[in-house]
Amino acid sequence: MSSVSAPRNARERVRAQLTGEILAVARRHVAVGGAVNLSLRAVARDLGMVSSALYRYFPSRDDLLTALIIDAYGAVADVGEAADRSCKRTDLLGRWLAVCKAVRTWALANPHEYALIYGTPVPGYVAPETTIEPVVRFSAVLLGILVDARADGRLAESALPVSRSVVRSIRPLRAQAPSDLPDAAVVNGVIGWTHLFGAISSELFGHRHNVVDNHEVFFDCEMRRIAALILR
Amino acid sequence: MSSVSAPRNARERVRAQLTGEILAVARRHVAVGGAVNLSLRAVARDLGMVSSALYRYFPSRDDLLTALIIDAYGAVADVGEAADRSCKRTDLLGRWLAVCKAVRTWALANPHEYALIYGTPVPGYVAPETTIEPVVRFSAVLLGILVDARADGRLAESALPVSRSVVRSIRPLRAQAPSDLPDAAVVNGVIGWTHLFGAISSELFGHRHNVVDNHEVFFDCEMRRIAALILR
DNA sequence: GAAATGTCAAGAGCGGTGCTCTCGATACTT
DNA sequence: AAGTATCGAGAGCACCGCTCTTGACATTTC
Repeated sequence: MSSVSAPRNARERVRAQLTGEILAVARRHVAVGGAVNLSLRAVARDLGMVSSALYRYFPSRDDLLTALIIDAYGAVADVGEAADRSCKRTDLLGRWLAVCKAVRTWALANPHEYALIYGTPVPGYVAPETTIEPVVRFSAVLLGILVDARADGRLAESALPVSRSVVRSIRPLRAQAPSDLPDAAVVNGVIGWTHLFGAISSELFGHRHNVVDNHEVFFDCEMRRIAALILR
Repeated sequence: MSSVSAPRNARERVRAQLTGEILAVARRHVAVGGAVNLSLRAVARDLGMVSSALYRYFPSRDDLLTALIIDAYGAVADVGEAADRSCKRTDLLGRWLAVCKAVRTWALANPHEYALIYGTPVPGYVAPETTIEPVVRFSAVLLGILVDARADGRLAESALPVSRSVVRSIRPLRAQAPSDLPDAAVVNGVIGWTHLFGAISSELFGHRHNVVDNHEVFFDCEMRRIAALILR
């Protein structure tokens, strides 16, 4: 992990730089042709080196992809946090909509990187622990809105009570959420989070063809309706 | 298109049968290793023939995949229709939940085929017109619930009005839906449809790891809450 | 300062892929 | 029976991920 911290000598410095260049080229390739078309040999060609040399920096193609996946999760967390911060703390609906819009905008600008994390997972692939950090960073943004809503008494009181079995089913998230957040809010949070990425995937993967023709307008509408389920 | 109708001679009959066998083996391969690992050569090996012979039946790997994609859409439509029919017509919530549950059950049993249609689309790939038929068949199931709800006065009256721009944005679907179905119902229908596949994808693609541990219970809960947005 | 060590890019090569073309055998049509 | 269409098989192309070896170079150690 010393490659992350300051490189001590010339060798480590040039190694860190070349690693960065490989990642940059790989990211460009994924952006153009998607993860399926990411070829180590093509990346090597772009860098004017031979494919076998790449294995000094990434043990396998999957490891290179993993680095890009972590990047993508980080980018989502970044745009989410930025959008959240750009709003007045008390404007809960505004914060929610800003975060949704920011993620969608990022996804439209980087469709293949979005697909990298929210599309079909590679069959044998297991996400490394390293992805957890940016994922919880984004979920913290959504939880933050819920917590502030709770503090301001702005949580929607739901018509449907949350059964004990449902409460049990969200125990993993419950453990990470502030304990004074009502169960119903946590449930609604997962629903909102699900719908956010469901809507973006639906649009990006072409399932709204012949259904919606102004995606932005409809997206805003649906995220508002989901928000009404969560906030008041 | 004559291969679909009754084969006239021995040659066409054996061709139709071999085509079916290729599809069956390919389906098995996709079920095991996903679309990424579908190899024409491996399919040919399983059938005891040489890879080039397969090209007599499918012009390319993509065409073979397309056949599987159409199959998968058809399977979703089938289970959806069956679930819908198994309920009393007036039990609108029951019908909605049954359809949702049926699709999820099918997706869990056939994860790779689900991913084939709701996961990352192949970069250069464009879905052929042939997929439209099973897709509209499934959407007809959901629209049917909405239409019956309308007839029984059971559509939810939403707090949020549907703006003119939103009405315009759903024009493509509007054209296919019964004209007496209110705009808000059509909008809510798309939201429900989005959430259904968003929730299944979320679970199947591993995004509910460390979030939900009893997926079935939570799924039922969230689809009920979405239903409350649509029906009353 | 010289020797030992570590790191590097490059090359050859393995088994795999999708796909094309040619060739002979076979089945169907006329 | 002759002609035609279709078939499976085989060779071969360009690509892929990945491994192993080799020789050059930088760094560290003596």
